Amino acid sequence: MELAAAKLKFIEAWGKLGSEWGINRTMAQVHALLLISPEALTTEEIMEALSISRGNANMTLRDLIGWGLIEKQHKAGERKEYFFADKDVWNISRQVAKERKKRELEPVLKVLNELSTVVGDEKDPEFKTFKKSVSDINKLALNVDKTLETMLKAEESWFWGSVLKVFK
Amino acid sequence: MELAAAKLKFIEAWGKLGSEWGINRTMAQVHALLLISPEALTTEEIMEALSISRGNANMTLRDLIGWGLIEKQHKAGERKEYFFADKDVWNISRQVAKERKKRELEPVLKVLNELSTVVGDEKDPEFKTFKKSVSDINKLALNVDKTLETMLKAEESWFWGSVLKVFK
DNA sequence: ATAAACTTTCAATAATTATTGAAAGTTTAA
DNA sequence: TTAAACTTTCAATAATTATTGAAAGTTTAT
Repeated sequence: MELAAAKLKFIEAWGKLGSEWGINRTMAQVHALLLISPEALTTEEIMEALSISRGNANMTLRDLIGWGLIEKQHKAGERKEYFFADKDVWNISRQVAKERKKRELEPVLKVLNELSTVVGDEKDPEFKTFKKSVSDINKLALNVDKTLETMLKAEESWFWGSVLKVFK
Repeated sequence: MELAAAKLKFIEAWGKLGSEWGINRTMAQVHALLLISPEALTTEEIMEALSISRGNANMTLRDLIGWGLIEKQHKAGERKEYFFADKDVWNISRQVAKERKKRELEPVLKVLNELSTVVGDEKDPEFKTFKKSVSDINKLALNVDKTLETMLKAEESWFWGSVLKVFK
């Protein structure tokens, strides 16, 4: 396969995966583009490479910065802003985990906590089933939360290969 | 909090979480409803509880069966079909992991594999960066795949509490 | 056979989400 | 200052995704 075709395929696949996981397709594509680019790119170059508008490019780049996945760079003597992606897959994983934990897991934990204060008749099957399900999900969510916490604290990756030990 | 209010809140929260992770909001809500229901419910009851149409209920229930999260039940002497959700959180987790692995991870692994056959100039930074990123992501994806594989094989859950050991 | 009870389908429609593009805003150099 | 270079905003529009509801299909009992 040729490099040019491979790049397109990678960008497309990354965009599709993103959209399946609730991440804007264009955002995933811009990230993919920067991931395989050795140099930082300008907004113009990104617009051109992905055939997207200036407004879309600007908002998407801002979101990616908000996710901690890319950063702005400035070149001496130039007004233009350049964008560069961290290429370290471990950093990327941690960053995504960190953001989703904050944006999604924590709000859910809060709700589950409130729901565990529900009052009712201990003999009522409706009540018992509700409490049991909420409590079980709460336990799972707390475990996931603690695991992510540990993952975020890890400065380097023991990730490669060691994850397998979990279920031994 | 009252049980009725708590149920609504749980269904709403579950639906929101689902939609943030690329799962149809209604599907997540129907699953939530069945998760907290001690008895199997009919299509009519589900339509009524969530104010959704017959068509929507039917398709959503079919999808949930496709994800292996609920099953049909028949009661003696009745024509109606009843739907019941597995309440075991470990089973649910495994089932979701299994489906997403099959539907999303495996296709991505296939693409990454194809992309690793790219040919080009080893001195070209564009080529080098592409290969490095694809290769790193491939390694991560393979690890995730193997981890899920192990998780799926585990008959019971060592999950509770033990996940934390990964990053020790 | 037929009709009631129930389920499925799918074209039309609604709701949501993403994108555009031009105007407004900002920064820098002269 | 001012004007060119560049970035940001956001109302309008497009694209995508979800939902409806009525007709068609199926099964069962008689």
